[in-house]
Amino acid sequence: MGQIELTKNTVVGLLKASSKAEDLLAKVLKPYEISLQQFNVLRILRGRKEKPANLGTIQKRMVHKNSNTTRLIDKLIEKFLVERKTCEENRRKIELIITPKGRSILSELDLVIEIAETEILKPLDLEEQKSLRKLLNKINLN
Amino acid sequence: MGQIELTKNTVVGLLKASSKAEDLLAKVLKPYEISLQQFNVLRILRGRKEKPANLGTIQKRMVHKNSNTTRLIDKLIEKFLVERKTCEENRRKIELIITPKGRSILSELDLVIEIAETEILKPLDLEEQKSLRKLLNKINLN
DNA sequence: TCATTATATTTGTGTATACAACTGTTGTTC
DNA sequence: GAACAACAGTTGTATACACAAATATAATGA
Repeated sequence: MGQIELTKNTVVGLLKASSKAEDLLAKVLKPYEISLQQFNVLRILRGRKEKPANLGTIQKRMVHKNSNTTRLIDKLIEKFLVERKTCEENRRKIELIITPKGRSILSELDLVIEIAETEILKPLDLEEQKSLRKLLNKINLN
Repeated sequence: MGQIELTKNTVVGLLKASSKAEDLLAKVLKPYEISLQQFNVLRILRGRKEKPANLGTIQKRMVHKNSNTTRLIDKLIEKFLVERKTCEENRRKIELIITPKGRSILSELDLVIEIAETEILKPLDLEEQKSLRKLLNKINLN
């Protein structure tokens, strides 16, 4: 197989594996009525401990850069999982913080997500997972 | 780092790499007003030479299983890139075939897609690409 | 200081996706 | 061969996403 075909197959393989993973993750989150994107935002907010995050910070860390973060967070606020207030030092910014209810639900979700993630990578042994992570990181840092 | 964190990081890395790839691919297709999904359907149809494909066949090969294939193909028909007729042997089925115009546009797209795919995998050398493809295939076959 | 530019977020609008319900056709069973 | 189930696509509808334009605030500079 030529270089071009290798590249094509690898990229298609990447898209397929990711699509499969997203489908499974979305499926296990469904009963909680939380989307994968919403889950990721909650995880980002929890990762900041008590320190609030603004929109830009979250967008930078999000998997899908192009989603509409304002409205995504509106949904989390409606469910009382996140709080928003304007930043007093710089009134253009907002401060987002995960609520106790958000933390509580997130800790439930951690379990089902962990199971799903393990399921996705089940065909790979430990060394293969390390190798895959290394290769993906190279792509992502670029 | 523990096993759980490795798994988590690997899956997140997978989603991020794929999202990045999709963003770039969509960007190069944008000027042609063809979405990544539409492009993939065209590629699938071309791969079948003169033999028509039905909807189910296409859905099985599509990257994103959950998209609405009927309406996706409606868009391609509106642009005269694909033709649809009902299958006479089994009138529940349809037969889809790529038009000469579809082939022509697709051969233009091949070039820009190839450049984008190469760009995505640029951080990896040949051996790393092979290794990545192998690991992704394991996940996809599962 | 007042106009200009840059930054941070929100909103408008068209398109795409997800999921379930529906239509039409074929296969099966009694 | 009529009733019922299975299959293949389509359509309705609510939600999500993409992209550009708009709003609001802060920083810069003549």
